[in-house]
Amino acid sequence: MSRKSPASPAVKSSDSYHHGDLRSALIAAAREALETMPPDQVTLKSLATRLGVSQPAPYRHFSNREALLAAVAADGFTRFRTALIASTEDAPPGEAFERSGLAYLQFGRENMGVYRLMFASKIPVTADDAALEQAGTAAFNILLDSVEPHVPPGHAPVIAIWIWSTLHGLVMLEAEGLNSGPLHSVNPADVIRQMARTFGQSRALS
Amino acid sequence: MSRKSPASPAVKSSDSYHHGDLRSALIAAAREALETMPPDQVTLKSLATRLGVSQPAPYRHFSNREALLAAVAADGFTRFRTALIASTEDAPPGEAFERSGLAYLQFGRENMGVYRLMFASKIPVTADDAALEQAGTAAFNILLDSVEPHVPPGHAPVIAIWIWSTLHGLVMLEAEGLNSGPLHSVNPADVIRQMARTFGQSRALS
DNA sequence: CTTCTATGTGATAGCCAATCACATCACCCC
DNA sequence: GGGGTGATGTGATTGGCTATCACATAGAAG
Repeated sequence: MSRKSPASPAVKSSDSYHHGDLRSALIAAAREALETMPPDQVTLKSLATRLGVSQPAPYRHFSNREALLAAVAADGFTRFRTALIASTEDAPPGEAFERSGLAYLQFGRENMGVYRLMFASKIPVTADDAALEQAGTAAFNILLDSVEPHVPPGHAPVIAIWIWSTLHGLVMLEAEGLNSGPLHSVNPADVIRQMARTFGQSRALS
Repeated sequence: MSRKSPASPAVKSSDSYHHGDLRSALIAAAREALETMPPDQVTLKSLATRLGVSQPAPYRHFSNREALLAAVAADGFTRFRTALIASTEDAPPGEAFERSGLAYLQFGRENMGVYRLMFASKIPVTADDAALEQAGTAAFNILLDSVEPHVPPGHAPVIAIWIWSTLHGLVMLEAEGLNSGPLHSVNPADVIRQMARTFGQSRALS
């Protein structure tokens, strides 16, 4: 058991002295780890050990711990955007809004560790991952475009931020376990459906 | 300068070998530090040094770092609840909702470090700070009571969660600097006012 | 075959959390 | 008001993690 057997659970692609693709493996392992343990326990050392390499190895691919997490977040934004786009792909126009909202919620539920990293951890956006912020903006624009036709002219930005805040708040509150408190009887998806219904009635938006 | 002079900026209440009230001083110092630096830089060591005591001293009052942060969060919930109550104290009934919403936003802005700690850090609620969760629930109930009269029977929980999510989302998104992105042209307070207007028209809530 | 470069390793320094035995003081009781 | 007793603070130490060395290895290029 002390040897890395072929049955090892780690994401190791080969047994050679040089790990096949350590960079991708680190991102994948970090993403996985973030879903199952508190973020401060996702250490470079533990990831390295888990992948069967030595502690300094990750530093060949990321200048520090934060850089790895930024890469995980950037990857998350890409997958997030993809999920949102896919959710409205073959939807009837009237349902696109609700579907993208539910897709948002689902992504948050299934990727909480990464989601928190993306939005709630204040990663300093360094030069080369301006792509990160760009991806976030792009994801937002999908929602914005889907509401613009339904609201009075000029109201779109405020309503869009309202929606964005609602979705973000729902995901975060659910993730932080407040559903064990006052939320416990409410299904977040019902909130999204209520919101879709409300914004479906244009006169609701004075 | 190597001696702790009377002009020391720290929150030290006396020069005696025993610090007057280290427990409170630690909470206050931590709260202050959380507003000006990333949470992982708020170390017990740095707080101890700042207060002019040695590293192990804090452990006389908190079993570990997490316990101190939990105390800061609990204190935050108390102040939060107070702020929300005060905001509606002498408000015309029709404006209570909007005022408490704006008070929520203001508290978030002025106490971001602590706010994040309260809601976005998954502090394990240990036995003796069930008070923490209770305080959170109490704060929520204030908002819930303020909407119940305005919505159709049975809709209150979903609407309340919607509102709570909106406020939480607004505070978090603003804090994470997304206002440099798509939010930049929108004042979060306008979102709250829009929300108040929308919920003021009961028929908006099918 | 030799060299060049990317990638991984062992050793090490520094920071922080946490625990130990020990020191110091505040309070209380006689 | 002197001596005990418990709460609070200290110095020394251990262990884990980040990060940086110089060095080793192997795959590719000449």
